[in-house]
Amino acid sequence: MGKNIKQVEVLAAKSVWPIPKKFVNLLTGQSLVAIDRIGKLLIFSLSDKKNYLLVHLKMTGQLIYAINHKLVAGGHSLSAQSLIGYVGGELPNRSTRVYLIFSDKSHLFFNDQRRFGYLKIVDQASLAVIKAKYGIEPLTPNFTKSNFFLAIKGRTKNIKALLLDQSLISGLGNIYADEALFAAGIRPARRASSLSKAEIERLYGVIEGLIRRAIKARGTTFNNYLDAQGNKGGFVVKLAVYGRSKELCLKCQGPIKKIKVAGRGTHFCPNCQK
DNA sequence: CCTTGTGTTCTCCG
DNA sequence: CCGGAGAACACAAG
Repeated sequence: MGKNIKQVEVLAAKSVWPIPKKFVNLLTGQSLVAIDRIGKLLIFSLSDKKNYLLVHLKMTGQLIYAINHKLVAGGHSLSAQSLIGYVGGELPNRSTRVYLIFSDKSHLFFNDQRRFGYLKIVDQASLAVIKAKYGIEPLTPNFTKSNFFLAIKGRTKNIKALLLDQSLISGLGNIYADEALFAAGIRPARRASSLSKAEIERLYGVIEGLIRRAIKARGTTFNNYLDAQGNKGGFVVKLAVYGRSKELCLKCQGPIKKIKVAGRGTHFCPNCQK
């Protein structure tokens, strides 16, 4: 934080907004003064006190901070997860889409194998519009039981789609939606409007603990992901249903099923989840 | 063919 | 015809 951005290299035009020439002009000479987050969106405040650098990692995005091209920090430990991991080697590499060079010669690389993620520069007004689209978020003061009920009330879509809808509840992705529904004993395809008061309370009750444990375990990862301390993500070993199709349920020993709900791979226990 | 998060587009309903 | 909800599609690449 606070280091002057001497140079900005855009290797993939479509990974940035606005167009690379403007993007580079807006960023060069500035510094990143603070980092914030809403849902799965990272928000860096810029030193001009006017603009913000938004970073969305989507599925495979990573921010890698390097000094002398020696990796000192990698990936992210927020609610999203990385399907690829940084395993060392040359930077920039074939997955590098953008990188910043700071005045002290350190580098910040944005790597993104599948190019879904992006870096975007917006002003305060645009940021406010974007922030307004996010619903209540676990671990924040707004995530109260009554707000949770309000978010579900009157919704006819299935409960899994609702959990994934960032405008209602922000921060949950496909893995944690499945895990939360398992922990609460609710079938993913159930219409939200069919949930009893007790079921909604159970669901509310499990979400914060789930997110807390995930953060504590440094996120969910599948490969050789390294965090800022060089540790691997660990939550993957504690997943109860996600990725465990045909394996045995940890509660009842029955087989975990995999179906498609809301267009996404969905894992659940037909016996434990009603 | 599958995988994901989210923006866009389409369709339905009142 | 309008607005909202929700579903479907698009995107990228391994």
